[in-house]
Amino acid sequence: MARTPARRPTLRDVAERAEVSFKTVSRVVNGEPGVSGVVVGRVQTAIESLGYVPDERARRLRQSTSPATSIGFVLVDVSNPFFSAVLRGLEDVARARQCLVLSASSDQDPVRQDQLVETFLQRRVAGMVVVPCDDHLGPLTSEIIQDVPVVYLDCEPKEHLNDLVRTDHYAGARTMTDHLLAQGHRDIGFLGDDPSVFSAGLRFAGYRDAMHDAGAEVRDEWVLTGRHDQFAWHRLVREWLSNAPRRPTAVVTAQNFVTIGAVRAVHELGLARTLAMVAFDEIDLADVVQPGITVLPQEPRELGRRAGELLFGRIDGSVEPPTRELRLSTLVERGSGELPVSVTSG
Amino acid sequence: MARTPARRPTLRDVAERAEVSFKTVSRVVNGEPGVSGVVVGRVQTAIESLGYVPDERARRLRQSTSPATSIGFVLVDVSNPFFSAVLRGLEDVARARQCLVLSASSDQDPVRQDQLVETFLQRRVAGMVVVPCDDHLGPLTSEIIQDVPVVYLDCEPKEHLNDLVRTDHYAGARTMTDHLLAQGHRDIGFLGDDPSVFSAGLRFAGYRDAMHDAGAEVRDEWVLTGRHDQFAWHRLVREWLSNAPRRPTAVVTAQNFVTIGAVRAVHELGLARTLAMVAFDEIDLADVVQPGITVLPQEPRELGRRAGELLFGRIDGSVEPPTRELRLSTLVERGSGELPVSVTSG
DNA sequence: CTGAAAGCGCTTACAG
DNA sequence: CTGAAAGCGCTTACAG
Repeated sequence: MARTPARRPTLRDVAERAEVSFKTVSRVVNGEPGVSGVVVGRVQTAIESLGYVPDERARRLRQSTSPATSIGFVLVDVSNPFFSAVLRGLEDVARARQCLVLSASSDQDPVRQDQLVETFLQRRVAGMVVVPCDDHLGPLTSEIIQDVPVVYLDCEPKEHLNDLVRTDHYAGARTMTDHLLAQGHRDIGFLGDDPSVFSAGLRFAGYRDAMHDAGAEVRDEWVLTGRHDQFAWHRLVREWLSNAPRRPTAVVTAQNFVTIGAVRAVHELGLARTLAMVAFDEIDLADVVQPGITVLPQEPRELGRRAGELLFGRIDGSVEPPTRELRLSTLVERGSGELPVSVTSG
Repeated sequence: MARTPARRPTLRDVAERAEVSFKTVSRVVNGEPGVSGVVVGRVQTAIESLGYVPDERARRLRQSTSPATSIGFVLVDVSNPFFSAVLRGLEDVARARQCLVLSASSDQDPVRQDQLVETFLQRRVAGMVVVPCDDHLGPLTSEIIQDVPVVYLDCEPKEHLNDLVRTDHYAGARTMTDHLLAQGHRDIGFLGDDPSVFSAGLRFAGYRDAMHDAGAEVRDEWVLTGRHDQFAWHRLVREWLSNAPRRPTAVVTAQNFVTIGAVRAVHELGLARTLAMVAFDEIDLADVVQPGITVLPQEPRELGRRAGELLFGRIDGSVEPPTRELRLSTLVERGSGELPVSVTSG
């Protein structure tokens, strides 16, 4: 069973019904002056009875100097609360300018990322915010991006210059590791996303450098990385903690899904008061779990807002040198990061 | 400081560079046959050197019978993990059809919802998924929606018929309440979103009816509702539990933010093993908190997928009678919902 | 106050 | 295999 999709009414249909020229209808639709009250009324009646809705695409086609009507956002995965909060922040800024946000998930696939960038260009977005997977930038560095402004978020490609907003991943991870070192821990593990991902790489570097500077050893078997969801992390951490010939006394978890999986495993194994933990990203109920999880929160919504402000600055024509905005919140101590070195652990 | 936004290259620019007619360029861009290999190569070189990207809007303007290129999603708030997971499910389905999802948050404001519906119509989306705030439907019932298919998600307007996918809020809340009643609880409170919101209203009704059927009293002072974030819920529940002349022995929390705030308050006041709790929606770390939080999870990503499947079915021309798909997961018992009636509580 | 013409960047339908 | 014409639904620029 199928139905023929009816053609939507156009300016001409309305004009015919109202017995005026279609240019007059255009005037009424756009609230332009120079139409008598009687005619306005007649046109409006016709619009309503026909259910006329102007075609945005046709409208923008002829207009060259019109305000931005949509921006794009290439993120990693909307179902990750970090990114959905960023999206909300971006939406906040866009909404104030009557602008729509087109967003889609790359799943950290460079091919998909390229497709999305090109799709957004085809839609003629006024600009875009991109979370670049890695140093692969595809169309973002090529001729095709032209004068469409781009703001990088969360990740920062090596070679390419654009406005950038992100958390200071490196400093954050150092702070987290230093915090554990200050409690006397030397045997500190690291659990995080694949280091080939820019943000994850920096977080690992922060951990590693903090360890080196303190003269503490980074042992390969205490570094767990990869791209996993919270359930895979749970299994991974459980097996790791169960089978390790020697366990660290503390761990740094470098991302929200990692933390959720790790916390679950640690609690299952009854190690919650034995294995110290400091986590990147805020997590729901992190303060209710016993002990509370010490976290270095990010401010995702604020990141999204700032990215939006920078982007619209460019759209409005700013030619300032690229801004590089690194943000860092302060550590929230809740207990898990302040556990002393446990004798039973080593 | 400002810069003149450069005009993007068009088919004609490419044609000039490649020394062919613009129609030939169009053929190459669309991979149509009937162009000699030499010419194809020349055109492709010109496309790349100019950074030509076809204008999607212009393309669709003339095409009447082209596949869906975008669908709309009016949700309540992307930063709510429930909705962002739904969005991801919808994106999964849309992506397989090379289709973009335009989404925006209504914040449960009917005026904003109407604006979004109209904005999507202006963009000529092939269809949309809508979480209708309340019985206000605005353009959704009027002439202007025309033949643009709509699928309702999460909420279900009284009067208006469309495909619908949602959790069975009523049955879910009954199940939750019955579970507490089965443990011997009679004094059961309800904490939830404003009942004027469709889903919240149904959840309250499920609670109320379960109570009535069991001959248990619904006391006004044990019903807390309103539109709050998790922090406001935390304060509200803390004050309520602190000042209540008589506390219930159990509560039903009817939404994720409510639960997070309530759990925090309950733990702060040392009531976690005294006040039984069953919660709507899955929450991170709900299994790690002590006692674990008994929840009735939803399957947001699956809801999004199903909504997408129904929507594309309509877009493809289905004229079947509207589908009404209610889903219900089973209760996950973790401890908080299995606490016995506490003598210290009443 | 109102309208006829040209054009936005493309596709469709037709011609050579 | 290639191209000139007409048209998609609008806006701009000009005329009365």
